[in-house]
Amino acid sequence: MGKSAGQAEAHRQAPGNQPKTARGEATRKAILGAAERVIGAKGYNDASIGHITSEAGVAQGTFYIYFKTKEEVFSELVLEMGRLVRHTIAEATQGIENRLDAEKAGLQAFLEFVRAHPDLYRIVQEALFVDPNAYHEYYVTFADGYCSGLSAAEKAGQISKGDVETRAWALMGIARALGEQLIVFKSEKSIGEIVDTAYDLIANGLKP
Amino acid sequence: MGKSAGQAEAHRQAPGNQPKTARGEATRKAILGAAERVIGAKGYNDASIGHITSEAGVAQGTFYIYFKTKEEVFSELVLEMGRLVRHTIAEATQGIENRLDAEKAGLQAFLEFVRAHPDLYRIVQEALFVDPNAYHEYYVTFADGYCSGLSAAEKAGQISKGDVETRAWALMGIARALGEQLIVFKSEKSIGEIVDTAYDLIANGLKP
DNA sequence: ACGAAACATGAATACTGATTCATGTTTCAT
DNA sequence: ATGAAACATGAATCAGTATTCATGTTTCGT
Repeated sequence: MGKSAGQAEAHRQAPGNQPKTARGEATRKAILGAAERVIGAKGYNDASIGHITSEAGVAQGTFYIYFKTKEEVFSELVLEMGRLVRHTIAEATQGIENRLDAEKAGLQAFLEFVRAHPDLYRIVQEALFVDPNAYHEYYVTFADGYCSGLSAAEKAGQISKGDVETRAWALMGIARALGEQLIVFKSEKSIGEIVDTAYDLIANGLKP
Repeated sequence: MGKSAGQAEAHRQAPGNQPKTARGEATRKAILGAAERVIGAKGYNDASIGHITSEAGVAQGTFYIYFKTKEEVFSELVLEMGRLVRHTIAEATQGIENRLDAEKAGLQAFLEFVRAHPDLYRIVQEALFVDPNAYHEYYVTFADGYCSGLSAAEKAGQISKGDVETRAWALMGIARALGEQLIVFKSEKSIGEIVDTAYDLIANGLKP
């Protein structure tokens, strides 16, 4: 059966419509990119379909050729952010044996990513209210990976013992808060300084 | 001049209207409480004035006697959350000399608070999109207090040296993420367990 | 007891913006 | 070349809902 029959392949969503030609592909991408910029800047509710399509340079109706609803583009953006972040961090920590070193490199890569994609960051946050499922999946997927990594490191004796799940959430919280300080609160600090301080905290704690 | 002239007292907002009788006071409180529940449950945009007033048991127009706009109730809820959280934590850490002990007690108090007020927690998160100023003020006020505390502890030699601002954001991030795990992701863990694990991380870090 | 201020009502207003649709235009396999 | 499928258009539809307002009712100081 190979690729299976008909238009089927989807276990997850029912996409509005996948484009079938190069032109369609390009238009869909244009709309997605416009949605990222407009929703990131104005927020989900103030970003109208009209804004998005005019930013994309297409007519309003064109939107509905590729997306069933406004929520659907949004969900797709959240998924994209998830894939990109995981990919970025995986790449940055590739081949690093020591977990603590990986922790540092991963944090640095994450902060660089959010600085480069502030719109995507806000979109993920807003997903808690617009598409709770997508938000859930984003963080749970992330947390699962984190837990595995910590478990392995704990077994290898690279880090001390402790409940990995709580630790994973705490460490994700650090990364998220520092990213937010950077882009929402427009901190002037360099990423290098931030990472050094945070790494020291993560590795050694506050004890004198 | 004492209380100053006329209806003035406000340096900050221009409140829709302060009630002048006990009846008014009660009605305003009813609306505020209803807004907390309804907005917390449905989110800002899906929570209509009609929902809020019917939950409060008053007519729709009554809302506008006490609040100028829908945004105004929302902002007030964010302020309330800020005051309550700071008060709760201040109380819980009252008289604790050692900063690390205070850190632990504060985290525990915070988690208990968010478990008791999940609606308020969501409202603060949503403020990033509905009332960015309120969101900003909430976190900046918090961070400032945190920085002062850490600086004093550092000077007293209770904790190691390190950039207090980055540390403050990192620690706030831990608390926030663990609170979120608790109420958004409905973790089954007990607050005690969570606090123990997190405290160990904060005090000693991950190093074996 | 009484009148003015405060409080309460809920129907009417006014506007926004997501989604649909009837009608073209472009692409591409044959 | 040609017709069917894919793509594009933008005006019209349609529903929801924040806010206003004209009209009562209650409270409270005197």
